[in-house]
Amino acid sequence: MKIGQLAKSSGISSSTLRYYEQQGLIQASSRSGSNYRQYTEQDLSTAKFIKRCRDTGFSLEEVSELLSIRADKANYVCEDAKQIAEQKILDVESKIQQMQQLLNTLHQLSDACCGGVESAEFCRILDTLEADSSANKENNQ
Amino acid sequence: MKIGQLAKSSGISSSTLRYYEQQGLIQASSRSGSNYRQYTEQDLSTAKFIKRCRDTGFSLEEVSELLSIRADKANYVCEDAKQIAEQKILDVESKIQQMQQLLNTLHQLSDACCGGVESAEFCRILDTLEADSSANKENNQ
DNA sequence: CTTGACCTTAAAGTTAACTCTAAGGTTTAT
DNA sequence: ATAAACCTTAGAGTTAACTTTAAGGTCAAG
Repeated sequence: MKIGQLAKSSGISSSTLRYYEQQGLIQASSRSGSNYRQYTEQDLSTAKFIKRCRDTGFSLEEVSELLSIRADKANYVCEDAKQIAEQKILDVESKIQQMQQLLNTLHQLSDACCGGVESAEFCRILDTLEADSSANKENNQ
Repeated sequence: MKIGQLAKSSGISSSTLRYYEQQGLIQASSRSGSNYRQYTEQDLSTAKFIKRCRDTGFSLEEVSELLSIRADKANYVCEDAKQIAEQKILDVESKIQQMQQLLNTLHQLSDACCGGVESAEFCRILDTLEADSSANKENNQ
């Protein structure tokens, strides 16, 4: 099949597929006489695998690693694959924690304000964002 | 004070302060004879306000809005400020939900795999990422 | 035989929020 | 008087993962 068909079947756009090729994630099995990329059903499986990985939150770099393992299972062990997943879990957990922290701060901010049509002259949100007060939780990285 | 001093006092680097100026967030009150930016204590307050906003998760665009309100409180109401905070809360909550969803998927993935030094031949992670199976939660946007 | 839908490449644009570089001017301390 | 530590600008580079553009080649239908 040609790239447009692969795009439709895999849910990855043609230009993204070309980009992935450039990034070394997937190659066309061959080229037609007119230099069109030609893909096989196997390529479609690979494309779908990539799509799944992306939907699962893996970066292109991680997808690359997973593809390497997938392409040569005999020379890898479960540990290799699981390690990638676990690292990702740690990443996501850490991001969630950060965002939870942020959410707390935001709630404090919002809750402090009446939200009415009173002049913002004494708005607690603005006051809280002024640096003189305390309660700075250091959301830096 | 000069930009380096403001940078130290506010926790925003000099180049970032210049960038913020370019983005319309903060201006030097004046320029010295040698064209150096000169900042006042008021400017420092503004810089700290911006820092607080950023640490609280607001985008530069949102910070701009907050600065507008802050600069002209009489012509804004609490509602205006609170709206920004509440919108941000919704954004963050939505992102957290997405990440939680992702985390679930990742846990399923990880839990399915023994993680041992067995060949990856039958690794459940790879199997799960193959597109033929079900359980696709559509983590697309 | 031409229109429209496809395909090709290389390169630039997008987003956000910076950071860095180059090439130079100023200030301060010794 | 000279070196270090500051300051200036404009513009380019960074990151990730694409998307868009330009300029062109191919193919099937009517």
